[in-house]
Amino acid sequence: MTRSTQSASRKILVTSALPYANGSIHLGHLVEYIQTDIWVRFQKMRGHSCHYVCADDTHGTPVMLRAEKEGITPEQLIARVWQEHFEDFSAFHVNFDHYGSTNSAETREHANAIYNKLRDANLIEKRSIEQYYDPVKQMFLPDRFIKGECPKCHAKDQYGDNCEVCGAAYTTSEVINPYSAVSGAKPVMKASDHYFFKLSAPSCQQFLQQWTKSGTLQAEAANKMQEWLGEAGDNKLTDWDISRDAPYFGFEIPDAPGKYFYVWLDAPVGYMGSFQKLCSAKGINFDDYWKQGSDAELYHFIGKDILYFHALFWPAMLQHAGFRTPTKLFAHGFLTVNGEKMSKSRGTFITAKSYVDHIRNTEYLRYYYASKLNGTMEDLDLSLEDFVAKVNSDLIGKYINIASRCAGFVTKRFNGKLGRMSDSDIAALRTVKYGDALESFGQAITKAEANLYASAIGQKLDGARETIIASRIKIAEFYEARDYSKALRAVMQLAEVANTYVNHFKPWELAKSEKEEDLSRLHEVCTTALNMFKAITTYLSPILPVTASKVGEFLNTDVLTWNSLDCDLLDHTINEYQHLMTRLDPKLIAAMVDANKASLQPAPVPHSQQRHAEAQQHDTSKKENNIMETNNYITIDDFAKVDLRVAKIVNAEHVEGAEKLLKLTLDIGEENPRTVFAGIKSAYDPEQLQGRLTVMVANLAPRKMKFGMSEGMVLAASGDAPGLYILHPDTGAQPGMRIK
RNA sequence: GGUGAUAUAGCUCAGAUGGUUAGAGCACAGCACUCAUAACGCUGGGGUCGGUGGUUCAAUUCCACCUAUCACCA
Repeated sequence: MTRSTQSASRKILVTSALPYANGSIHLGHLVEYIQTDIWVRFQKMRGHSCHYVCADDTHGTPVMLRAEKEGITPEQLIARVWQEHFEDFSAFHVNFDHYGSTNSAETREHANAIYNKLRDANLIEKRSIEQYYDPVKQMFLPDRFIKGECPKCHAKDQYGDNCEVCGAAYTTSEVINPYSAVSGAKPVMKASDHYFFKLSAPSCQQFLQQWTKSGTLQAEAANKMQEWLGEAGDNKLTDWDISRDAPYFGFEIPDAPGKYFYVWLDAPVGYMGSFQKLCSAKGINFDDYWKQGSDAELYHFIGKDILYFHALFWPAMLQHAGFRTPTKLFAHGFLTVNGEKMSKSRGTFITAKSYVDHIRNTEYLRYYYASKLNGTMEDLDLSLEDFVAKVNSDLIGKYINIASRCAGFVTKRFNGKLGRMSDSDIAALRTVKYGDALESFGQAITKAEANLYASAIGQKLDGARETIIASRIKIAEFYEARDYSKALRAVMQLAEVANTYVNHFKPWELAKSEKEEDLSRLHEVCTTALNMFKAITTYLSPILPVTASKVGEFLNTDVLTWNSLDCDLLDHTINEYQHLMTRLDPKLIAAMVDANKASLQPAPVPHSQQRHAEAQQHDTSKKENNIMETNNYITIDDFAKVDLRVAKIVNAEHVEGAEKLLKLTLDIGEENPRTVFAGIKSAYDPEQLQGRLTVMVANLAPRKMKFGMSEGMVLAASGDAPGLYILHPDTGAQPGMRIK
């Protein structure tokens, strides 16, 4: 019995994390969806029952405020974003069985049901908490929507939970002179009842201690959890605040009018809601997959940034609401581009749409990501130069070329019909199809066969070569373990074997011969090579679904499943070859990067995969400052107090030990240049700053900082979108000029 | 500040429970080939395995410290 068929069909439910309905899909997101899609396609191809669901994550303050800003309803906003997301995913061939929305009746029902179960189990507690309230906007303000002066270093305009200048963490109540990032108003403390999920309850702690160590998490993730959970009995977990006060876009809590589920409560429930929709459409039994003790497998693909929610809150909710918990969580790392965070200034913050507009072929990216993915939480780097090289040499040069160099002969000389294979050809083909590991399930390529092939191509299959040659089993295991990079390494070895085979028998020479036996040999060689090509295509099909389907048309067969590796195309008519894939022109990459370059200056984007509300709040919390709504007018005299000067950055350097600061030396026409520490390290490399002009506040009281005296401040803009931008005067401005 | 991960050829990455000349693909050079949208084959150059100390008969592999990058500290 082969490994590939021994286990009866598995029942598998797979999810990818829900993208937040407040932003476009970009290359960072796509790592996860492509990773998941490849895995799902692999499972389906193996004959398992596998459902892949996802949805837009639609609730929360950021969506609410953004809709308001655009003058539309949240429902209108999320409908529009849903369409965009769906189109982006389709373009990258991410093939969801259902793509839904958390703002659905199904999700609401499940969220309510889970909440009710938790409440009945005494795991919900109502508690009054004091929180900042924006009297102008009439809403409670999440930490991130509070800004003010850092209690440690007294930097102005810091977020309510930590300081970007000194890195200190604190609570909003410690912030000096807080103001609302929404309206600019001074917030007031106000009490309100909140609902908590009692994670601190012994049953939760015990359950999570055990669950996180039970093999559901990657080793690295389990260690991380250990950090958060502490040792058994440590009780490090605190209760989780799951409610938010109106106004809030979300689901109202059933027995608590005016209170809404915090977006992170219903986001993972969206997995269930989306699946429920699929069940209704396809007649699948929902409970088969979600009831406690279900024999179905449940996998969540997520980014490492949202492990906390998926490894603690989510399983605890499920467990105590009487559902099954996930079989495994598959966390992946972040995407970097050219070794750095994606950056608008460098043009490496690339949206899915922009990629499609410029490059068109999305399988290139699928292939590249696959070649780098390995099933761990390590970050993945998209090196644009490497991307071009890999696509062109691996895919076109090595793989596509096999078909391209043989197809012509079949069409021209044999009327488009494949023939038979000799014994040594069969051995060679089997080497490509199965590799040496066939031995382990009894269909071994025998030594004799291997040697036949080896001598046929005039090479010895030494140990190294044998171990290099991949097998169906190994490739399947690599796919199963999400170690696509190893799978591809193996597959590309097969492509090399195929090319070596062709090269050895030189069909182009056979074609010139008048001899009948040479012609017949030509037929055999092309037949064999194209069957090798078919096998390799089969291995690649989870990664390259479109190409695989084109190959199917070319070879005039729709049999490209895992088990179809066993059947060869003999005496079989194929279609005329049309080029399956073209080389990737580096100019397209350059154009794409150019088009994505923000017109203004640097600003790496905070991490790409942050697709959920919590993280999104960080990005969007700066919000519009509706200054006009408040009465914060100043007079011209007030403004005149601020001495703004054009400053030339004569030097910029990293500050040892500081995470966010750069040390700037600024020339404003004075005898001695000023030293200013600026919290802009996240957005700028020191080298890029040197020699540039910017704007500084020259009469700001000097402040002693941990790293030295700061004699002013530079001005930088930040807004809705992530990023930080220092100011830059128009050409002609000279250092020292006053701005008024 | 604390914790963790990563640091191997020009590029992207493997790998070694410490032990003879550290690997692959790409890129590069030479040779060869011409079926293939110049693709394929062979050969070769190229690394003090981030730095400094330590343990050891022996370290790139273990330990300590340092540096850089990234993440987490809810």
